[in-house]
Amino acid sequence: MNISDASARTGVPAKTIRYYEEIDLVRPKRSANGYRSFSDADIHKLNFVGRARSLGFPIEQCRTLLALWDDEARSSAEVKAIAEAQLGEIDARIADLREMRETLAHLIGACAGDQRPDCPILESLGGEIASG
Amino acid sequence: MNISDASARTGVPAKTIRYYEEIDLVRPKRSANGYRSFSDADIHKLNFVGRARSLGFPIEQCRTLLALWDDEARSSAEVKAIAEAQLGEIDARIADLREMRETLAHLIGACAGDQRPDCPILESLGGEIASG
DNA sequence: CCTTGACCTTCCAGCAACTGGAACCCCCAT
DNA sequence: ATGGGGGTTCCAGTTGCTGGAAGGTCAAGG
Repeated sequence: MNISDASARTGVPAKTIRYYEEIDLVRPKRSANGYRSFSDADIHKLNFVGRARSLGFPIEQCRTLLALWDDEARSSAEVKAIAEAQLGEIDARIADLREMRETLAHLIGACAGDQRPDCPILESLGGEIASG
Repeated sequence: MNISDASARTGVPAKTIRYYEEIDLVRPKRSANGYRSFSDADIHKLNFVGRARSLGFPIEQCRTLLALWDDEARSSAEVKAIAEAQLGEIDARIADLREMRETLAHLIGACAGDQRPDCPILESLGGEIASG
């Protein structure tokens, strides 16, 4: 299977597949003409990585998860620990964003949004540190 | 005021201030010895950008907001529109993360996390597309 | 006067994870 | 042979910094 078929089957863009090969996430064979040739196992790996990425796992954790997937002697505890760490990352990012969101929503609510220049948003961004 | 004082006063790292100068966000004067010399207005700008960044505004929007801040003839509607766009971005990112979080939490809940290899997390990542 | 150390300067590299584009090869149909 | 739709490589750019090397500047101490 050539790269565009692999891409179609996995939803992973061809450019991204080449990148994954470059960083040794996948190792498709080559045909006589130099084209990449994807086996079912390669497709499976690409699907795996695509899904893991969509859950926000960084590449290095995808690599680790792939290795565990291949490892018949793994313990599910190892996998779970990685997933829990990732969940923690996501929760932290959500918390950050929520704080931003709240501040921003507050400022937006205070801004008239009309033709006048007075703007609590700019005042808050440019203001001195609250000094009574 | 030299760069380390400017950094201390604004909380923006010196490296970051140099970067901001490189991309023309700030334009501190230079002393005779070549050192950057920060005026109160420069400090103010750095504070502004620091706060805008902490609300997640990308650099280009910080630039626009700074220009509006300087523009006495601005309308608060312009500022509000930018802030609302940013709020939309944040909401979209939160929505993405929440979806990830939910899927991941579900998988984690289904995983025994013991010494056995059976793992719903890996099964979900590596599995075929649900086929009955 | 010389040294030490804390500043400051510039420039170059690298991070994450791709993405776009140029320049070129391959293969099949007409 | 020619046209089009594959494929290949390599280089550059994205966002927003961050680290580090090599070297200039300055104030204090001996």
